Amino acid sequence: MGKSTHDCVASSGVKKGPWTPAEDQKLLAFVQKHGHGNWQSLPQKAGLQRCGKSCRLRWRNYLRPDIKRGNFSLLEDQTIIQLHALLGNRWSAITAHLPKRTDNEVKNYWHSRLKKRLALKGYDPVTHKPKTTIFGFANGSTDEPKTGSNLNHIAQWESARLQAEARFVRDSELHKQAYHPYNNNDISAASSILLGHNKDFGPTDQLFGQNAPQCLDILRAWESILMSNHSKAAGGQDHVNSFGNHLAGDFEPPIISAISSNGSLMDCFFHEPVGQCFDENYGTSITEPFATVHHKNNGACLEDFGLWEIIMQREKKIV
DNA sequence: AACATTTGCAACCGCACTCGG
DNA sequence: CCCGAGTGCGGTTGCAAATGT
Repeated sequence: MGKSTHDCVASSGVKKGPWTPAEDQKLLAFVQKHGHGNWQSLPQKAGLQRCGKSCRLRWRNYLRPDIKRGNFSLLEDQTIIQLHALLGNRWSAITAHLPKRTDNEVKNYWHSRLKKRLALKGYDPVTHKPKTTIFGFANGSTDEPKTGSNLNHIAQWESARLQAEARFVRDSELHKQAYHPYNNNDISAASSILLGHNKDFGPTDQLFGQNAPQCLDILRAWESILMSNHSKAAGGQDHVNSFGNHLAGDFEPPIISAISSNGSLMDCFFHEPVGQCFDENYGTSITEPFATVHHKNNGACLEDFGLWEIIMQREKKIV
């Protein structure tokens, strides 16, 4: 398939390869003045010897004013690893959680750095699980092979994850149809707003009024839980890098429940074992499960984690 | 210093999807 | 329902810079 008639290869006289500063300036000036509108017709209007697709890509990945460039922070590293474990190579979805980063940049960063880092630590960058032999032993470790109950447990996790993801997709679609305050071309921005990342748009309550979608930023939620748990265990210290050391030995995915102020219970979904985060100080790695918390009755995600009381349970015992 | 190899990243390619006529 | 235009997205490529021999 494909639309080869719209590809740069089919157009005669179009320039390819790296963009010059003069070309950048032309594109930037045109978009700032007129907006991009139709990318196909833009090059001619802007006086560029490029195809529309190339212009769009250049704008999207380089010239947009709201792009952050430079080194990735530790938190961004963790976010990418965790989301990659949950979402796979869905770079646009991952980038929606990384304000001002482009999917191309995140993708490149994964392939050039993070993937290798995971491999060095003995984790499969695809599955995010320790590399195992056909007998189920982790390479170079003394871990026991997976028992029947372990496999069953993993199957339950995976089932719950798939349910949660399906619901998340469904809810996203419903919300998009119901509110559609954004251009369809800017799903990233929409996601950022829903997740409260984009300060430029103000609180979601202001944006949506009474109809605000309930959506939980799973990363923030999980960090909150880890913070809370770790603070109790480590005398209130909450340095992010110390999580790994604390949790590496005996960490088990907690069961999370969320209850509202009026006492209604949320359904809870988990994904285990997903993100591997590296403790730069101690060279250890930890496994962090994801929790996607949905309203028991309407399936909506929690929007503001701070509004809800989170109960941590481990082995069915509230801590 | 010269050459080979590796790395990082911008840009390209082509498939899939949405939407309007 | 079909088709074509336009766009989104993920995989891949190509090249300059960095590093190794």
